[in-house]
Amino acid sequence: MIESLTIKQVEKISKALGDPYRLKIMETISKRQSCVQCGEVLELFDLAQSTMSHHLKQLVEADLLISEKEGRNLKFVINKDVCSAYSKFINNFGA
Amino acid sequence: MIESLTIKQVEKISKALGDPYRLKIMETISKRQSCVQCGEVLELFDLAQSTMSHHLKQLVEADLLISEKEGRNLKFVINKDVCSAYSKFINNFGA
DNA sequence: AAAATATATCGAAATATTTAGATGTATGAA
DNA sequence: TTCATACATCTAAATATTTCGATATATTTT
Repeated sequence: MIESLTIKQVEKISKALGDPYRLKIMETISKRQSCVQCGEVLELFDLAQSTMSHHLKQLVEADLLISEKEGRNLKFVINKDVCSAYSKFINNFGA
Repeated sequence: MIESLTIKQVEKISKALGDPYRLKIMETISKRQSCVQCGEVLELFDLAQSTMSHHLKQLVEADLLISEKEGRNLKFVINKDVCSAYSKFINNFGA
């Protein structure tokens, strides 16, 4: 449940969130409540498949998204624990 | 008190937080409770003055820090409202 | 007014990120 | 097993960021 992030992780998460496409990907997946498939996300943006793959990888490597293979598809879910831990870390700056 | 951030602002804030020096600057200022002078921050890092100035500017432009001139010095305070608003925005991804 | 101090801006090099196209890999369908 | 689909990786170009040194500006001190 509770996650404690290192400053390196916070840096990586911040970097992952510092791009308009990746923020919109997070919003999209967030709004769908459940999982979203990679291809489905791709359709919403005017980006090459390889570019989208790269963005998703960064979000996964920052632990903001959890990915799961389902046959030849990939599904994503928001990592709530990490969002919450990051959120707390940042909020602490103003505490 | 309550701030509502646009996605552009969230992007800018994330970018500002996506650098090890800037994160450490935030931590340093946060821990001092009160204001911190520019020169004081500079001493803590092995960076040129112009580089530090650039980093601080990015944090101020992202509204994470509030700066105040005092004679020939500059003081910084954490913008709590923005930290809180950003924190909430991100936490919402996992809501 | 001149010198010293604190910070900002400019210019340029080094480095990192973003992006797309081409190709590779794994899975499922025919 | 061959073909199609979904995604990943590689390469390279375009763009952005980081950094420093030099210089500029503003303020305080002498």
